[in-house]
Amino acid sequence: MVTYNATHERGCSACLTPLNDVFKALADASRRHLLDCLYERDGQTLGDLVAGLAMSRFGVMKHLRVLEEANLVVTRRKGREKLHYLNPMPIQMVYDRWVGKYRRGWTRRLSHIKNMLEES
Amino acid sequence: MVTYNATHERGCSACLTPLNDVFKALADASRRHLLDCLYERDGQTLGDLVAGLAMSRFGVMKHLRVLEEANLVVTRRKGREKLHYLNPMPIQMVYDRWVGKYRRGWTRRLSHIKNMLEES
DNA sequence: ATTATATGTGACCATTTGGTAACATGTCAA
DNA sequence: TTGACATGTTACCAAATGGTCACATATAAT
Repeated sequence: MVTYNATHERGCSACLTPLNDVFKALADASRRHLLDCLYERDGQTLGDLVAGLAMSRFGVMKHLRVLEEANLVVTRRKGREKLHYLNPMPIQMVYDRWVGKYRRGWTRRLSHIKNMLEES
Repeated sequence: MVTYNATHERGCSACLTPLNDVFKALADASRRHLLDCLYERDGQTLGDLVAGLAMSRFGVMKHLRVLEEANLVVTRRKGREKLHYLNPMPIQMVYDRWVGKYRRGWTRRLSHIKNMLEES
């Protein structure tokens, strides 16, 4: 059942990825770790990434595919190797369309909660 | 299999929620919509929230439980009602420990990708 | 040409997720 | 105290997720 149409959370005009896909991609710790690896050193191959992750090669491949589909990773073939690069734009989108909004009301909402708790 | 120990992404000292739980909670569009509802009007009851969401009452309850466990929502009993309040702290944590890091390198990384693409 | 190495695919499995329906409990109000 | 209403629980189901293994294909190097 479609409980809520996420399309009003539009995709970023530049990266064209639905916000929902980005959130889902970021929901897994292994995938976040892969992004961290690329943050440390961009342009790693599949093999490079497998070496640091205690997971089967194919497991890593599937995670990388999810990241690619969310546009968080872009790739470039170089001979028989495939180089992976971090694309920070979807993360910027997550901030613009979501995190930032909640950060703005931050202190006001915190005191709101504080008052509410004291009241009870 | 534990492919990657997410504990080094420590929970926020103030809200005590593991970052991973927060990401997972945010990964579902219905849950983000619930947070949006509370952002619009804080302190809604379960019934209030069900009314605006085209999902069964119990479906909403389960989503709220996930949000509570991630500390994104805090509650307060008032007689037979349960009031739900948005807690922005875990979102702040997501920013501090994750999104902010990637935002900082933003422009540099973008040009990196641009160069990389032109090169091929 | 052959071999080694890197990425890609198909089939499969266990667990989690997102949802429903039916029933149980708790509390306010007449 | 009884009825109405709000939240909570138990049991169940389908589909998606996260992972494995074995095999296939493509490229580089000797």
